[in-house]
Amino acid sequence: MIVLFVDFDYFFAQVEEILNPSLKGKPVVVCVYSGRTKDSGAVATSNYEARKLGIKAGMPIIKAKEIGKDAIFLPMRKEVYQQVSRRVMNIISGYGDKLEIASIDEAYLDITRRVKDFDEAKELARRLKAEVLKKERLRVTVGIGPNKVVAKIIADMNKPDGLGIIYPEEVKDFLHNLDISKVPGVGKITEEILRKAGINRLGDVVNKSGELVNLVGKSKANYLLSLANNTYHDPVESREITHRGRYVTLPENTRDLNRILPSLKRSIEEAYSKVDGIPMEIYVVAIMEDLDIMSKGKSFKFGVSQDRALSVAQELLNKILESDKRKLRRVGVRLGKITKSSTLEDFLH
DNA sequence: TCTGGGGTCCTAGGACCC
DNA sequence: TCTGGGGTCCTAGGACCC
Repeated sequence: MIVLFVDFDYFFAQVEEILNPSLKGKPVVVCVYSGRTKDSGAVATSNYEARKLGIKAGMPIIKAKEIGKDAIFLPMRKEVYQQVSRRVMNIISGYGDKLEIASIDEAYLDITRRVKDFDEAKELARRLKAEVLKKERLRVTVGIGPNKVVAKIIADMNKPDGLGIIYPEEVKDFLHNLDISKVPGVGKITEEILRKAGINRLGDVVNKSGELVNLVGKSKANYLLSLANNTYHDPVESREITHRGRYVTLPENTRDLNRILPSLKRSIEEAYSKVDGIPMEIYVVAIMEDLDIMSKGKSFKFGVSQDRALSVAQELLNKILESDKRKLRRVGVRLGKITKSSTLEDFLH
């Protein structure tokens, strides 16, 4: 298998640069404003000039402004980036047989049948990068490997505007010596668990295979072991979005239904406008004042109309408020099991 | 410093059934 | 006093990713 992973460099900020070239060379910060106060919200992404100053994704806007007074702060324009993303994905898809879109700015491509070896794969990647640059003026980083995970890791190590490749004969050493924090799926919590058990490199899991399930659970243990033993062969497969959510920050932290319901209603309307079909699962998601996340949901044997969803969501919200004393900071709704039709009316007839 | 708004997959207990 | 062995579905929450 030969897999190519494509990562769009600092995507949202790069699109803003493309649309307004005078931004190039300056620190650019794309922000999600929550609307609470003038500068409340968080950084979605920043270009490399801003990263040099220390402005990174997830950082509060207030703090980013402190450390980068002269940086350019722009509001996120998701629809614009989504359109660019669709066009770029379309170009990429022409270079392989299967495209797996992992997010708005990442995709895996199976090129096994398009090239005879890894050197040809490298040539193909160069052409892909050149076409994306020429047609969309967008710079991307490409990783090439014998499976999805290796391709992603080597892309991460070659950002920005890079091309990284791991040849089949290099894979075993590469994976064995890889620091566990570099493995996709190993976050802060798993990293700490593994380090405490003396596992610092991916190769270390092989000797600890007995205790691994107890440390990280069956599925993550199998995942890490298959990687380390180089038997990981997850196929590149196109994916459908399974859930659609919409969440909004409340004007202030509260438990007052009169202040929560308008936001909940808006979330439902906007979530429904995003789905092509009718959901059979409704969840209310509440982010509490301390940013802890709670959710209550309900699934149905039939599709739930938007009107019905509003009353279902109110019941679920009440359950949350009954089961917890904290104030809510954000609230939203998540729709799942989206089918084409089949509402309650269809179900009864 | 005071914290957006999306997503995915997995776990675990209880209900329920054979 | 001892009381099987599965299986699936539902629900809530955890960890991770961008």
